[in-house]
Amino acid sequence: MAMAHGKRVRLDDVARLAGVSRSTASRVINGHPNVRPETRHKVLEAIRKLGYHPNTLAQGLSRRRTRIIGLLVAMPARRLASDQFYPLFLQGAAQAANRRGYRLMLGLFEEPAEQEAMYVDVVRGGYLDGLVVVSVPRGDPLIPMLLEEEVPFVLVGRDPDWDTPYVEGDNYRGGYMATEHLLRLGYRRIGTITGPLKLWAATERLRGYQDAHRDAGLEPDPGFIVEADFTEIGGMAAMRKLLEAGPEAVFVQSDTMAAGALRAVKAAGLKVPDDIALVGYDDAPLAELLEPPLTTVHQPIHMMGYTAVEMLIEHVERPKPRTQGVILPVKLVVRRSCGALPQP
Amino acid sequence: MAMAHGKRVRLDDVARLAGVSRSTASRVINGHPNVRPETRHKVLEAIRKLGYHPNTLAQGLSRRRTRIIGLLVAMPARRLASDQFYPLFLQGAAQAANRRGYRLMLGLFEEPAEQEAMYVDVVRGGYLDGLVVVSVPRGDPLIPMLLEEEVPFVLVGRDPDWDTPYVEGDNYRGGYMATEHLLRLGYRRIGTITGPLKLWAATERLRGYQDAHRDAGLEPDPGFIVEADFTEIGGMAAMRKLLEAGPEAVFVQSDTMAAGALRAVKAAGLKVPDDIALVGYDDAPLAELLEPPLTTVHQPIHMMGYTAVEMLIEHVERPKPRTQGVILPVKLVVRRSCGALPQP
DNA sequence: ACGTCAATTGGTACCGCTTCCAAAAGCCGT
DNA sequence: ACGGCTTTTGGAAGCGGTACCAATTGACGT
Repeated sequence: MAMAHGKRVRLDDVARLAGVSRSTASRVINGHPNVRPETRHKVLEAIRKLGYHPNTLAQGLSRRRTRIIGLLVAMPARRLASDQFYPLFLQGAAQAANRRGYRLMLGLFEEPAEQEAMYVDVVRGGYLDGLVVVSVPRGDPLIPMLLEEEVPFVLVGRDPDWDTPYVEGDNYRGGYMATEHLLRLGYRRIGTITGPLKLWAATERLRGYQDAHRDAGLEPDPGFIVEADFTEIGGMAAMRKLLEAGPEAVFVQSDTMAAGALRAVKAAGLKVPDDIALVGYDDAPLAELLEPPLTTVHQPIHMMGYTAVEMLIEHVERPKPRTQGVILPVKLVVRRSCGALPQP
Repeated sequence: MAMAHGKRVRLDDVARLAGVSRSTASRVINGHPNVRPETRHKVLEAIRKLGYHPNTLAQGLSRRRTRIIGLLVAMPARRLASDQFYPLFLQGAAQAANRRGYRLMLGLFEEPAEQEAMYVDVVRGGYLDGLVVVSVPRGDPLIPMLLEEEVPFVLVGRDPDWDTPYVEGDNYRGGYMATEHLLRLGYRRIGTITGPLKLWAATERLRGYQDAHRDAGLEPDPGFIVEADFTEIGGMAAMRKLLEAGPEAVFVQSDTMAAGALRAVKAAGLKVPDDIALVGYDDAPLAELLEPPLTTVHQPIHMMGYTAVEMLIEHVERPKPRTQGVILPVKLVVRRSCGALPQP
């Protein structure tokens, strides 16, 4: 670390060189208004000469603000690995943080114990200004804890049991649109593979699926609904199960699961979309690469990351912005897997 | 933040309640040996009662160690988005950090200016114990800066111009194996699509490709070598160009580019592997999902992340461990795109 | 009981910066 | 030139810990 060599320059050094007190030097650094231009200039000059950079830790300690926000992600390893949600989300989050001069502390956890450790160390230990929490399952004790501690935080993916700031894609609409699209194409026996139903997003997409049926005058058949876990393997297993019910089309709640489902369909010697039409969710980069390319519901993942961080920063900086929730629009991207487009 | 409410409990509170001095309380917390068991117990009890957690910033300030390490990633947006390297790498890195009680600070940058800002704020500002730097191009000024500042760091992907600790997959072997495999299958006109040649990894894989040719008594044809950028789009463009040379097989330096290449081949009305065989690199989750599934060189990405962090921590904690570099083994995963396996 | 030495414990000076408060300086009008 | 105000500046008390050093306590040998 820079700390390693003793020659670190401190604020005192700057003050001395500029011939002012430390207080004044500090004022200049923090853009305090009441400093004579001439003085300010002297200090700035000293800073430049010395190559001074404030010690963030010390600043944080006395300001009680660090400009670091935590990104808390509890996610099973296998899911994180294959899901393409992540890179995009992180990129958006990082972009927002960079723009506003914040840093991102990453907390990726597989085991709750580890998460607990970070929670304690970081939240109670006080070096985060706030937290962005990704995909907490319903009923997770984290949320009441955060509320209790009055830690500013934003959820990515709402928890309907708590009234907190959140960002999410319009899951209900997404589920509805995907299903409606299949119905319009004339399919009637439409199955669905959902994510873990303890995630609100999954239940909302499912609700959209069901309502689309009802609005078309059909009653959704529970036998066509299979719960999986947002992984490729899970999608494959779910599709195998679903095949027994003989669907004409399947709405899969993530592209990753759809990839698995697609493999299961092929393994069964069937063709997509001829024998079974498929619609995915996310519009991950992968979707376009599958054979056939996957019709899917596009989520603005990058923007979700950006927005979450942006919202959090607002919450941290303003007293009470009360921008409770943001629901970002999704859209259907039609490719070949649903059978709407001519096959080559 | 927990800081938000005034009721934060400090070390003094603990000391008072336990009826000892702050020094003693501190000793207990840091597991210092010379504390009478009885005293230790009183302090522990007080800590528990008060729900005390040390303030990380304050600790960091006086210890001059934070147990935070930075993960610096400079990567064009389009590449980050589609590349599956990331989630896996992060996961490995996070796992290592969690296990050793370190935190990860994420620095994702698209623009050098932003990177510079983080560099300054974080490295000179002194709240990182060290840095893991991912995929710096050759000649990047970052490395000499880090060396100059004596910041402990580990490179993911070596820079041959500097003698620094690094972790990487065995790129030369990977390139060699992939090419050798194609040669063994009888292909002679073998093209290759490389990553940016300012990345050492790309030049090494290329060298492997060339040496495999030479060892087979063939002279590699420069007309069969096309440089791309590790993105899908780039791979597609490169393949279009390569098609003009009429290769029988192509070794592509990343699965993501291979996906693009595959699309280009299909768009040209050709079949993989019948008309053109393909071998990728990385063994990303995506590889298995392509049609046909991609033969590829498997890199232990998760372990690269894990190892990089582990090495860095060693460097930070031990005086001079001098574990310079680690090269992790790669292996060839044969699937259908190379034509070695029976097509279904 | 007393000296000696090791094990414990307390006191206090930092770590490097912010910020409140009071002192000093500058500006005006008369 | 002087009183009254507003700016600018400096001083010093934190922020919450760590760690060095000295003081206190306890154990043990004689």
